[in-house]
Amino acid sequence: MKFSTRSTYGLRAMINLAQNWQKGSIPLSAIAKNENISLGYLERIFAVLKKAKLVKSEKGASGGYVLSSSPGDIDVYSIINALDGEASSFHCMDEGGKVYCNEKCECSVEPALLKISQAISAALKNIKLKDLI
Amino acid sequence: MKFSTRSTYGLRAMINLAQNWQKGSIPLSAIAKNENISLGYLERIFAVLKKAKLVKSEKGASGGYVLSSSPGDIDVYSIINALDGEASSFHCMDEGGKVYCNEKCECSVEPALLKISQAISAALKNIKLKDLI
DNA sequence: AGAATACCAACTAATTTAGTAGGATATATG
DNA sequence: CATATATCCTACTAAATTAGTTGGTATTCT
Ligand code: FES
Ligand code: FES
Repeated sequence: MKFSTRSTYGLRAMINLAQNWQKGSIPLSAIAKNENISLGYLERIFAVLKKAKLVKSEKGASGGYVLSSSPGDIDVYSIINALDGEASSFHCMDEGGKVYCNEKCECSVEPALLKISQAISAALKNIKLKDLI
Repeated sequence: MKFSTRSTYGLRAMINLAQNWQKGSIPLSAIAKNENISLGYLERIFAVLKKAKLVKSEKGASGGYVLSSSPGDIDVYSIINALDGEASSFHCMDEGGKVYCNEKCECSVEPALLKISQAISAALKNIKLKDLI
């Protein structure tokens, strides 16, 4: 179970923003250069992060992105959850009459998968950007 | 970050084996039917689980698979790690001279990613099959 | 002998991922 | 105002991965 590069890029960029928090807006071009990430790809990643209200943007020259709240208030779970869908969820089957894993799951392992999912979520929610600087 | 169906199938099958632990070898055909998983696919999954020494097999009629140790001694981390590669690792870049994420990583976020990775691993290692029955 | 089982390799279709290309819109600054 | 620097937006593409199938071989119980 690897994190996608999308998540990884997003995380790295967010850590970068956290490090420069007091400097105000940082343009993506700077982050792309710092982290050696394709600018175009990073733009799309930040569109998602913005939609999830994890960053705010300012357009125009000397614009850029800032964290929407302090590095102590943003956790890793939110970032990964935004970029890679529900963090640590299972993709079970939903076919042939029986519905798996969703609302109506009747199979015997659903509580188990839920337990695992929650353990990971809890671990990620416990790590704030501040802890990663 | 979703688990692949491979991991999910593997987990479900392992939980199934744990539930029937005292019954001895269980053929894959039974698990495939129980869990509504394609037999051919499950076979390949079990090839991996066996290689990782999480299950033992017996060939021939009335053969099948058994857990290689008690449900209290097998953790979720081992299963996911076997099936989906290093659990919770990051896929960073390794290009243009700089090596990322591997031995020689010099970027500033490596400790951060490591911390996240370890938090997830620890959470998964803490859950045993026994806890999921 | 025959049935049931693990074991093995190659192939395929569908999906996802990572990345590119080519713009449009907004704003600070000279 | 002109220009450079930004965000923002959509569509396309190549590569990789995933999920699953097919068609077998080898082993062992009954
Ligand atoms: S199969 Fe996923 S919870 Fe039942
Ligand atoms: S980029 Fe992954 S650890 Fe440096």
